[in-house]
Amino acid sequence: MQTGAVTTTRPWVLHVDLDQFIAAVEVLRRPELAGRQVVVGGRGDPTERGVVATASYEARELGVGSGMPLRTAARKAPDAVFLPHDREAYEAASAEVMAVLRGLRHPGARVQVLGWDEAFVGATTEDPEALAREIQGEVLRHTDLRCTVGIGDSTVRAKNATVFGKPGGTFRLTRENWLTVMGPRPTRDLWGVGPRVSARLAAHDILTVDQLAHADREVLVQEFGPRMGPWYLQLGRGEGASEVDDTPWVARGHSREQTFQRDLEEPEQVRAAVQELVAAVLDDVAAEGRPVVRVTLKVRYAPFLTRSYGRTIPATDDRATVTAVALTLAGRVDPDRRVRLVGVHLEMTMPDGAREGTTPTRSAW
DNA sequence: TCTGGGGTCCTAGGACCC
DNA sequence: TCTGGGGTCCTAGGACCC
Repeated sequence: MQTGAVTTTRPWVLHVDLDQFIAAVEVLRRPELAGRQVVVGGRGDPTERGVVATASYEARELGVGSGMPLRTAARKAPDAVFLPHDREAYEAASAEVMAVLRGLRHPGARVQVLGWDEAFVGATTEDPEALAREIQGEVLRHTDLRCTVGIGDSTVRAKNATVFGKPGGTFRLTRENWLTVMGPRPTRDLWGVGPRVSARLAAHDILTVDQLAHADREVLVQEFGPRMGPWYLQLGRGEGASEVDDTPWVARGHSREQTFQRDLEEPEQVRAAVQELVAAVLDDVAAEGRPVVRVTLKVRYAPFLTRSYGRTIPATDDRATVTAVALTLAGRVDPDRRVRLVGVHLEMTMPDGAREGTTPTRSAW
């Protein structure tokens, strides 16, 4: 047995999370925006339908948050600078950050990308905080972007640790301090528990992380099913993969959605929108070189009723076939309702050896 | 003035087959 | 005069994440 005086080398999971990523990228290319209220979202016009993707800390102080309608944000922060969402710019900045992480000289370091602005880094070390600070330094030096690093003995704990390190710091959550730190908190604070699930848990008198960690497995299985029930129990305990999975990610599908500034009233307009969207998604699919096996059409009728219409088809990479299926599905759109949003999703065949997603959180991206 | 756009996975129920 | 049981596929919907 080793005692506390002896340092031990063991595997750690680090969750690297860029601070206000999108707003930070915008400020980098427009330095005059530093320190100002910046809101990024939609086409950058706060009078249009659209929502906030990211707000700078200055704008957040006025109550602006992501997911909020742009018009609401404009009311709360009338002096804010509104910028359009620029996907390509964020993808480029993200690629630079991920390249820095992959270039870490730490032996055995592995990188699992979770999204534009976050990744798990797995490494064996006796001092994870030192490694975290090294990561922060390297990312800042190469990209001028700051990040927070959550440290854990599982992916779940590392991810949940990050919030306590914001902004720019580090925090460690392990089996030893998990229930001390997270136990008293509401289940909603867990990564993977949203408003619906926390409400269903509350109906069983499970309000806190501690109560979830000690909940009856059978009750959870009854409520959430054979997979999700045990998964929520694990979440409550902070358990999850202890290894970072760096298998290259393969997309399951691609989609495009469009919200109309004015609701569509004519079926012909819907057909035209579907045709345009399916062409765009087919371009993404063609870039992957894998055939389509399922076509799904999503429709939001005004005001907020969403319907989906889908069809599984024999694997094909023929654009005309896929387009025809999408237009057939468009024929099921209710002609008596106004249409606010149309989306087309194409699912592709999966190659052998692709990473298997086993939980919502692990496969988040 | 109400809620973007891009993803993933799970569940329930019906159809169908043996 | 009777409809069991298991398995798979398909579809729609729900939930969550960034």
